[in-house]
Amino acid sequence: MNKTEIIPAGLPIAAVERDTGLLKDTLRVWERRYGFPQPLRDANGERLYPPEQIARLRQIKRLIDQGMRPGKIFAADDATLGEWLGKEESRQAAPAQCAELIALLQAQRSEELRSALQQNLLRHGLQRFVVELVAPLNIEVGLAWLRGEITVGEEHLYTEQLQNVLRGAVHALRIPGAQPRILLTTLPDELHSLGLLMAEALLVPEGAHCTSLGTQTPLGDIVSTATGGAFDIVALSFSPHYPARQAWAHLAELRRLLPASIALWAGGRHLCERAPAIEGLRYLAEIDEVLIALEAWRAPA
Amino acid sequence: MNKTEIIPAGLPIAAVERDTGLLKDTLRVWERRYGFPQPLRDANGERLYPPEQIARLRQIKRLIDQGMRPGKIFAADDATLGEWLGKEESRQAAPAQCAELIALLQAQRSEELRSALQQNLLRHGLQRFVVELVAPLNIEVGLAWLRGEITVGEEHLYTEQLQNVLRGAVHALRIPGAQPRILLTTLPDELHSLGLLMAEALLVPEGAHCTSLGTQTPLGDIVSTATGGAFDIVALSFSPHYPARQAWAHLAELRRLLPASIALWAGGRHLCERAPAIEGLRYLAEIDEVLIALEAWRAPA
DNA sequence: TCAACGTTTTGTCCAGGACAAAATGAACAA
DNA sequence: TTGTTCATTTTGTCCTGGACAAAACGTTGA
Repeated sequence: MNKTEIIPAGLPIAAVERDTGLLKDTLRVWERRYGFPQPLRDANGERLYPPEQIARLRQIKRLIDQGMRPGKIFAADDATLGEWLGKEESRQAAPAQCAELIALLQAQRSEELRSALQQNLLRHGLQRFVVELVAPLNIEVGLAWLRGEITVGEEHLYTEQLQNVLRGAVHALRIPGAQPRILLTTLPDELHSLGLLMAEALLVPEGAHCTSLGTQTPLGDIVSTATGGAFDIVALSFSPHYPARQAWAHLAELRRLLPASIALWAGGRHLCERAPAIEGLRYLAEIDEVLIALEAWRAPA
Repeated sequence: MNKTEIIPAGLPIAAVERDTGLLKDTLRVWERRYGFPQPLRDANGERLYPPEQIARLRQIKRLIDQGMRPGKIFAADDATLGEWLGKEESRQAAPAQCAELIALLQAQRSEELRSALQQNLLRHGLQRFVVELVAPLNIEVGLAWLRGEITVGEEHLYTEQLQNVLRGAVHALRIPGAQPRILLTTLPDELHSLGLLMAEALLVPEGAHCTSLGTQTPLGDIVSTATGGAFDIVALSFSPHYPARQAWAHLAELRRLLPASIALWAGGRHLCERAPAIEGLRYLAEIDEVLIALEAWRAPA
């Protein structure tokens, strides 16, 4: 007597919130204002979102995270929307490894995923591992989510395993008393710690001393730790989700509060376009630019 | 020109949702029905929850997770409520180490936390580490959250670091071809993976072969993997949050689907009280009972 | 190029109603 | 006692449609 497997016409609103990261309130107000999404209704009048609409919501979410506004997105037709999204995909070909790793992720084989990452790390060394595998893999994982090939939970599993591997490697390479002294963290409302860890993984092998404050450090704490701890550089990481304008404002404030002797770096591709130039603030679009920045910092000294 | 630091009369509803894990809808309907919480209002008529009310909400959440119902909780006075909560606290004295580790957590010193855990692991060995430090520490971390001493984010940081350490240790100890073969996982809607990892950490040193499917495995997949992979035991983990009745129902179903030759274990203290006895299903109240269960499994063979 | 200012867009909050799923308790049978 | 069935209560989540502040935009003027 098997439970009859009901093929659902769609997912309820709570599931869509989990899948897309869009709040229920937002989903409802979009429906009211823009006429999309337009979910089916179950017998009780509750929304049921068909898979196609959820897929499109993921695309819209992605564009909004890139700074585009709903008004424009909803006004655009399918072709235009595809074009906007297409840019990212064609940036560069993903390494062959990526597909295998994502397959492991889809199968929830976390242990094998970890081993595979670890192996690649040992084969190529920490820095090449980060630049040549992890950076493109991050993009591929994001795209896989966009296509609905992996869930949010699996994405989370990925960052977790990757952090394990990176932390272990960074820890083993750490040298006490190295120079320069770099303070890594993120601002409040920014939870993404992966960027920090990747930067650390590139910097520590170059003989830099890195201290990570973790995520969500208030401005005041950054300033007091940086000055009190005799740091040479403060490096902040911003995920694509972080509103660029807010980032710029906070960075200007932070630059004002820090003594001029301490350098300030800001990582995050989306910050670099149309960014206001600030004296004594260096933007890093790609992860490997931290190495260039480090070299530049060392040159005059 | 410092930004004037406004001392807030309370937190907005979205912040309370993050802090307590109670949905905005739930907070509002409780206010309507039970008259609690009764937040202040800002100039715009929006709710502002004072810290005392948030503290009480945390307590209420804790009791609900333990299976108590809102009706009873809201009817009780302060003394009764404190009594209900007190039971847990007095269960046993926490190891001295705990306080230091929680202090590291509060300071967001994730790297030091990891090192401290790693050291303790090396000093006492994996099994004692899990039973004597991790298990009580988990409880202490939960209580610290209850007291508002650590945030949800910090709690998350804790599990992350702990998982790093445990995974590394388990990985190093793994022996191919060991017996018995144990399949570890959780049911859908259950995200807590820490219990699985702790069980694995106790079982692997005993020469068991453990495979973890991660969290949220559908019943059918558990059955097919267990039978197809020639497993001897299926072990499921349930966090306190998981509704006990649902767990029992699913376990009965799973027991029905699995061949009798495969043992079934269910870990989670709250499942054990008033649990329906099911032939061929073993409940594990405390983490260290997996060792007893393993011994018992081996005895007749 | 930049600053200032009015307008539009947009996410989140609110009230109060509704209902299904879960839990309880009562009645009854083994 | 133990277990089963069924009506009743409890409880979380969803609904509609309105409102508003903060953010983004675009225009003007230096």
